[in-house]
Amino acid sequence: MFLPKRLTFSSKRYLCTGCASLSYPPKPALPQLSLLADKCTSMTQLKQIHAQMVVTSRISDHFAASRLLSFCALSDSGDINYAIKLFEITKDPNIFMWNTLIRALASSPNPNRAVFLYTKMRRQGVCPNNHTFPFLLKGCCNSCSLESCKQVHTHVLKFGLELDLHVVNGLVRAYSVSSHLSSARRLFDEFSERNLSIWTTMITGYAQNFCAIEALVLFDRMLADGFEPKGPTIASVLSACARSGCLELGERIHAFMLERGIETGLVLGTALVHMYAKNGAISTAKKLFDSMPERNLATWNAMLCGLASNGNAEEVLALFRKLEKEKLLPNDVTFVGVLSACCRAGLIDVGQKIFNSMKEVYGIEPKIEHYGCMVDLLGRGGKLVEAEELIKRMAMKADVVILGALLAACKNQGNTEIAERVVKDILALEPHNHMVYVVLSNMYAEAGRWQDVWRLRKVMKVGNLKKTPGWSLVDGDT
DNA sequence: CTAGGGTTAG
Repeated sequence: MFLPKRLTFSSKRYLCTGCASLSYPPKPALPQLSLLADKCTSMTQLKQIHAQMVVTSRISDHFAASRLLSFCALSDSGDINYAIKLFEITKDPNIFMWNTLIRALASSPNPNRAVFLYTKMRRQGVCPNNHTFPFLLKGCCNSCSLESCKQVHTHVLKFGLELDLHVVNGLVRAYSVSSHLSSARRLFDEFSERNLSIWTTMITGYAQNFCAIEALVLFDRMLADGFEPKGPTIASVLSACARSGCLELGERIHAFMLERGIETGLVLGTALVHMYAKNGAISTAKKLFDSMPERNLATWNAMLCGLASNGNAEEVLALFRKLEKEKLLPNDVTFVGVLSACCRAGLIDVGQKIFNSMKEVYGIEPKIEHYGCMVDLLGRGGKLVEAEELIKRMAMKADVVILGALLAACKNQGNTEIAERVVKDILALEPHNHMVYVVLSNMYAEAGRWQDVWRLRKVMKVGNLKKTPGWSLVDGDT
C-alpha cells in the first residue's frame, strides 16, 4: 500500500508480459508518451498524445512538451500555429523549446517572426546558446535582412560564440545573401578551422552574387588546401562556370566527377546542363538533358535559359510547349527565359501573348524583370508609347534598369519627347547619373537641336562630368 | 535526455 501507484502499475505490467528475467532492469512506469510523440505521423495522432500528456500531467515536463513541439513545428505534416499555441501555454519554456520555435519560424513564410521571437526571449532574460544562432541566421537569410544580420552578429559576439563553426557558417551565409560579400569574406578569412561546408558557403556566396571569378579562385584555393569537393560545392562551382563562360573549367570539373565516381543526380545534372547550354555547347547540354532519369523545373529552366542566351528563340518556344505538355507548371524564372528569347528574336506578338498568359493562365504576377523584357521588346519594335504605358501600369516602382531600357529604345528611335521624361525619372532615382545627360545630349545633337545641347550643358555640372573619364558631352565635341 | 552547416534554373 505504501508503494507509489506507478510502481504498482509497473509490476503488473511486468507480470502480464511474463518477463521473468531478473537481469533486465524494470521498464519505466508510465507509457513513454514522449517517445510516442517522436514516432507520430499526423496532427490527429499528436493531439491524442497531447491529450494523454495533459491528463497524466506529463505536459509540465519540458522534455515531453518539447517532443510535441518538435513535431508540430518542424514536421511536414505538423502545424506551426499549433506549435505557437503550445509554446505560449508552456510555462518558462527551456532553451530547446525557444530554439525549436525560432527554427520553425525562420523557415516559415514570414521569417521575420524568428527575430521577433528571439527579441522576446532576450526580454525574458533567457540566454541563447550555440544552436540558437544558426536558426536565427537562417531567418535572416530567408528575409534577406541585412539589418537583422548585423544585429545578430553583435549578439554572437556578446555571447562569445564567434568561434563556433555553425554560427560562423550561418553568418557568412547571411552576409552573402545580403550581398555583403566583404563582411562575409572577412569572417571567412578570420576563421581558421574551416571545413568543407564553410568553404562551400563562401564559394556559393560569390557564385550567387555573380562574382564567378572570385568563386573559381576560391575553389582553386580550397583544392590546394586539400579539401575534396562533394556534390554541393561542385554544383556551386558549375554555376559559377555557367555564369562566367568558363567552359573549359566546367568540362574539367565534369571529368573530375566521372573520375571520382560522383553521381550525376538531379542537382548536378541540372548544373551541368546549365553550364554546357550557357556556354554554347548546346548539343552536349541536350544529350545530358535527355539522358537524365529525373528532371524538375530547375532542369527545364536551365535548358531553356541556356538556349535563350544563345539566341535560339525557336528552340526555346518548342521546349516551352513541351514543358506545358509534360504538365509541369512554369514559374517566373521560366518566363524570364522565354520572354528574353522573344525579345532577342524580335517576336513581339508571341512575346506579348506569353506575357499575358503569365497572369491569366498561370496566375504568376509579373516581376520587374518580366516588365523589363516587355519594355525592351516593345521598344525594339518601335512601340515606345506602349512601353512607357506599361511602365506606368506596373505595380512596382520603376528602377534604373527598366528606365534605361526604355531610354535606349528612345535613342534608337530618335524620340526625344519620351526620352526627356525618362531622363527626369532616372535622375529622380539617381541624381548623379551623368550618363543619361550624355545620352540625351547626343540625341539632341543627332536631331541638330544645338540650343538644347547647350541648355543641357548649363544644367549639368560639367565639373563633375570631367571626373568621369571616357565620356564627352557630344560625340566629336570640341 | 532532445537540435544545427554546404547544392541546381534568373
